[in-house]
Amino acid sequence: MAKPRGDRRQQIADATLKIVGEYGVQGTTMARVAQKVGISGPALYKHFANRAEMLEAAMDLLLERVVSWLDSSTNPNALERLRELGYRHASSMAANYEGVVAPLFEFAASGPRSHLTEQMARRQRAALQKFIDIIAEGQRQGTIRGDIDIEVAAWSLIGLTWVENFAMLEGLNEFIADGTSTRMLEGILATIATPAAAP
Amino acid sequence: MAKPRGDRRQQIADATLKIVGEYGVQGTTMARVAQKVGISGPALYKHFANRAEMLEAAMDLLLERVVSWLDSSTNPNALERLRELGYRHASSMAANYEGVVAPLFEFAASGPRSHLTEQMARRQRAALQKFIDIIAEGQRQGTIRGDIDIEVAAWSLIGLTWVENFAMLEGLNEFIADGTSTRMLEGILATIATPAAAP
Amino acid sequence: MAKPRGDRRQQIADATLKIVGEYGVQGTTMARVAQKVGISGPALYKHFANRAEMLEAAMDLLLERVVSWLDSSTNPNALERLRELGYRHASSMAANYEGVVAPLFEFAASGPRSHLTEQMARRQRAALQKFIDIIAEGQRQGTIRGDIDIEVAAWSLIGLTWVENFAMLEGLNEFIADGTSTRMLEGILATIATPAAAP
Amino acid sequence: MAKPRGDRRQQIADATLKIVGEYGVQGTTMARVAQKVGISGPALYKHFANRAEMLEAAMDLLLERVVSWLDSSTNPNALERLRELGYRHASSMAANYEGVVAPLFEFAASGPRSHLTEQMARRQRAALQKFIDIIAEGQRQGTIRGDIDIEVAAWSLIGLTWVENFAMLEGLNEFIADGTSTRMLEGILATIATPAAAP
DNA sequence: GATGAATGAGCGTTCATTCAT
DNA sequence: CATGAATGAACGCTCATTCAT
Repeated sequence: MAKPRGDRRQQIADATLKIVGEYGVQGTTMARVAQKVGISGPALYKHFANRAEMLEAAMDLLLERVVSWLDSSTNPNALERLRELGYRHASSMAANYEGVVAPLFEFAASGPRSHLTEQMARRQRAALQKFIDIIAEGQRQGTIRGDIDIEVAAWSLIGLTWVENFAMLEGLNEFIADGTSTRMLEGILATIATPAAAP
Repeated sequence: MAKPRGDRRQQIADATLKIVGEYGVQGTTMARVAQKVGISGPALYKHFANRAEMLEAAMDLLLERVVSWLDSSTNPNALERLRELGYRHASSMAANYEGVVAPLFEFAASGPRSHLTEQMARRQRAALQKFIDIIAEGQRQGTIRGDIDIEVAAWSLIGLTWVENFAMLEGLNEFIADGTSTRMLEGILATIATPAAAP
Repeated sequence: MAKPRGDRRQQIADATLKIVGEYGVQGTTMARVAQKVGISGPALYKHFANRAEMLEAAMDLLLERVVSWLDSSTNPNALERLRELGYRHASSMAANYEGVVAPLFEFAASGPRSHLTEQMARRQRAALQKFIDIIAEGQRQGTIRGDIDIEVAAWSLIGLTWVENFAMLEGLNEFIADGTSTRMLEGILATIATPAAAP
Repeated sequence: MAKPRGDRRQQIADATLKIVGEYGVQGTTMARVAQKVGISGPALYKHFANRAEMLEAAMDLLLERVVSWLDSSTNPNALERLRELGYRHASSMAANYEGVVAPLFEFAASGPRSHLTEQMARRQRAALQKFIDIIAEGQRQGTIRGDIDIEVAAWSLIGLTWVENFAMLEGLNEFIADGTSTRMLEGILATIATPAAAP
């Protein structure tokens, strides 16, 4: 009946993440997580010292997933890499709704009262830097124009993923379903691409 | 000493909104609201049937404020109206953080478990439509190009306000402070404006 | 169903005191007190901010009772006053077991981990001083010898009450029942009384 | 690495006793004892069937120590033996605070809800009898007067040790430090000694 | 002997809500 | 309109104890 230590921790962190997505950070009670895992409430304390540590583990898992998305494209062409990231985000959102999109927002909205926001901000900045690096790489490769406002471009792209998340969260599914978000992505890419890189 | 009925309701709704921004929807307890208003606990039930209705009133107040922002510009030139809206959003965010930005996000993130999300979505769609209407008006006026993807344009503009909100919420203040968001707004407007409309 | 404020507080403090005597400070749970009072657990929080304050009120009540015992004799003859106090203590112990003797010990034994011990010590010192004062008064009246060790006398008398309490607590009832404690009191008084004061 | 059985039991009992002195009987949790011993929780059940038996073993150890104090003087002169016991108690209290004085009180105050009180009472009666025997021996030796109230004398002496304990527990250290308790002991001994036994 | 995982009971406390005044 | 008293549900967490390894 007892699971090996590492497994349980991971399993609990995953369950926690889903509960956060479903009920918010404040609604993530020990009882709810325990029930999802299939163990009794106090059993959680064998794996985490307290609720805060459990939430932290859940967020680590979440950010790990975000990072793995950022690293998911290995296309040597930087411009294409941006495109792939954009498409991958849009297409994977539905599948990752429970485990990534929803909890991501809940953590972001959990407010400055929890220390979680700070860590979120740190990671967001890292993601932004990643986009900036890719754009710079594209400029060196000659597929991205050298005269663009790099920061505006990076914020446009990362902002797009936020807006996709936000739209989905609010049930404004037409944004993705109608292809609007895709056309928006292509619009941004068209603005920054060199004429040579255009299809 | 007793306030006229309408006033009290409004006062409670306002207090509720601030508490929502500060503590989240779930953290908005009757006790906290009551204390902020200066009355005592159960007295709230003289004005609202229950917590849900109180939250609803708070959200109505919030959306009313959003709408008043949408209607804040009366510039006859549609393109300029869009620009004004954008600038006004960026500049008023700091002042309206407690009363608009923060609670807006908290409501959005309050999840499908409350019925609040649906209403939020309805209003967001209305806002979107408003932008679409303004753009169409601009096209008739000849300041906005006729060949653009109207929906992409509207989503870009409304998405920008979301990203501004989100950035501020997460403490990524550089997005607004460094002028990145402003340049992004001008970039979007430049894309949709006719050559004639350019300065 | 709801009682006036002051009454309830007193009633709860009294119940708390009895529970302390019966189950110890640590065993004094909110649930037990609530059940004794006949209300539900959380209702206690309408009268006390938390468990600590409730215990403090109980101790105040206890010390008030001890003080009222110390002031119970008004005999102008100091020596007789000491005798009366001694007799009154022995005879009232059984009746006051639940409400005074038992909780007194539990508070004393509650250890330095609670702040209660300090307050107990302060009161004990006050009680000791009271005895010293009475003895000095007796010396002025000529009923108590001037050459005695006042502090030893005071500690002997107050110690006797402690020993009576302790004996009762441990079920060594013969100490009081057989008259041993009374003979011990008379022995102490005989040692300090002047020949003139002897019967 | 594994200790011989008896040792571990003794080691656990000793740890338990100290924890009792520090946190009270109710505060003596399996986890605390286990941590002090350096083993882990459930391992205690290899040595004791349950918490109650563990506490009983701790109390046995305590009473053993008390008895060894009672037998610590071998002076053939009974009066001197009483004096030595008294002095030894006062002087050893500080050193034995953790291991004897504090737990003794905690056990005594643990109330009739545990069966510990009864056993305590039995032992106290035995201690009392020991004092009575010594006094009787002194009477035969001619150092203690034959006309005294033996029980009052025995209770006075044993009561003094209780008061010393109590005073120390409550932080009324002046009782011992100022020599009051010593003078009180000498006073009692002076009352029961024959003129021939006086120095 | 000893451990890690697990459990049911219980604890102090908070919260939305009701009701008599 | 407003309050103080009260309640049932729930929450985060601790504890004695069991059990498979």
